[in-house]
Amino acid sequence: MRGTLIAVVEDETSIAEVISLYLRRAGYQVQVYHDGQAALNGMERQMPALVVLDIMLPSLDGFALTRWLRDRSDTPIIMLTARREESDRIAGLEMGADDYVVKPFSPQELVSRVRAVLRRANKSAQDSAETPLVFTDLHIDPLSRTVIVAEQEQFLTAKEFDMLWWMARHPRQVFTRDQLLESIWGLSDYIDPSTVTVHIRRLREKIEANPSEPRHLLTVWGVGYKFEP
Amino acid sequence: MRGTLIAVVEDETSIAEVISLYLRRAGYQVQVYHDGQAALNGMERQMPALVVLDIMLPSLDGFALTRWLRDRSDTPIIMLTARREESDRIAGLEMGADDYVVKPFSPQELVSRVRAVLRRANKSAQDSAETPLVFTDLHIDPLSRTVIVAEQEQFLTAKEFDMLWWMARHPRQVFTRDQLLESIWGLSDYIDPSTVTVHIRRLREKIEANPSEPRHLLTVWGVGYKFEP
DNA sequence: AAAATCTGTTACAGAATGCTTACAAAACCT
DNA sequence: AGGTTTTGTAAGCATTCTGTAACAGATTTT
Repeated sequence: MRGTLIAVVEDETSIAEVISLYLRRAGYQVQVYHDGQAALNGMERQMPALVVLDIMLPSLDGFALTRWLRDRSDTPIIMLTARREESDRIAGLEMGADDYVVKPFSPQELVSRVRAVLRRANKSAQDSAETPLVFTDLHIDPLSRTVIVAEQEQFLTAKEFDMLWWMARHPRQVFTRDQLLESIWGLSDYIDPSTVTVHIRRLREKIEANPSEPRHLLTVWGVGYKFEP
Repeated sequence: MRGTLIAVVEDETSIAEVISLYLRRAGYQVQVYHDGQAALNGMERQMPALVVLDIMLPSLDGFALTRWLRDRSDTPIIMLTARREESDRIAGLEMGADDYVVKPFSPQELVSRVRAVLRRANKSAQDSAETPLVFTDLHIDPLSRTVIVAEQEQFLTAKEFDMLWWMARHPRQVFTRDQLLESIWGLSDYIDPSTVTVHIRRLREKIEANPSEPRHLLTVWGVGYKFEP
């Protein structure tokens, strides 16, 4: 994957620079953040394909950031830790990371871990292409193309299902109508964006308890729609 | 497999929670036990499809539990251990674990191991199935290539049988016409997808009580067909 | 407060898709 | 080779879906 975006969250400037240099040389795009809050703001706008994260951070520590990330995506995380601790407590906290690297480390090793984790993530993303998505009151099964809302099967049309599947697989991400047309319809010929509006309405009718106060398919005024798990 | 039950036996609450979270997100049902004795009692009542098992446990350790499990079923086991010792791994595998994960590990990785082990287990269970498929009003016997609908034998042609067999072996999964052509006809030369339509119709004529309101061979509009048991 | 956007709702017609039937080609069996 | 069954194709009909337009209701801006 050329030009894949990687976020590096590290307060020590010298370390951040070295990491950044090596990753760029390996063909990645790199975005460096020097504290947790900045990282959060930046990633809100653009989610990277992978995060390299120092546990010890000013303003918002690595664990908090991990939880925040895990809440909204499966973006892989590689943690940097100062010292190796065998205790189960640390083990538990480190969980949620996809790999971890102990300082001091060789930048070359970090690069190969990044490669490995991205490769693995890609594979499991493919796996999940046929794995059902499960939310508290909503099951979406791509193989049987069935949707279950509150224990009750709902029959969606082809476009409705494709749309829900796409949005549910990218939770919390806002899509403009044009983006949805492009990713779900493909860009063969021009289709009026208002078509999306109507489809959203039809979907709400089927999967929302109260379609006029949707809990999953939310309107983002002036922009488009997003799926909230 | 939708809603497959997985038991997690792990005394460390934080770890158990993370594992549980990830497995649920992957679409599994999860039952957590915090010690070996509780696990034993619980599984006595309901046997899970797979067990994630920490070796170090209070009240009844992982090895004992493994032995207990192996005594009464082939339920796959994935072992967790804090130690990186090779000897544990070998002991565990010999004991009857199907896979082995060392802490600290990425929960994402555990999920894909679970998938892999279940896939393997399913396959070997299915392979042994040159045995007939039996549904309430429908028997399909691959050896004699006979089909019995409501106590009455129906004579299918070769293609009809192959098609029914394939679809019945993948219940609820939606296939496009092209997928069916590829998996049943093979892709030697081009065959018109509408051929599938006609075969479906002929099959319905033979196995459905009311062919125009099929209960088994269902149309998925805009996509293809699926077999509903 | 009015104007200007943007979104929600509804109805409808054309497009897309599937069903049914009939027929011809291919394969199969004596 | 002749007859029989199976299999693939084609065409018209029936059904379902989908895009659009028009209007009503919200929300923001002026």
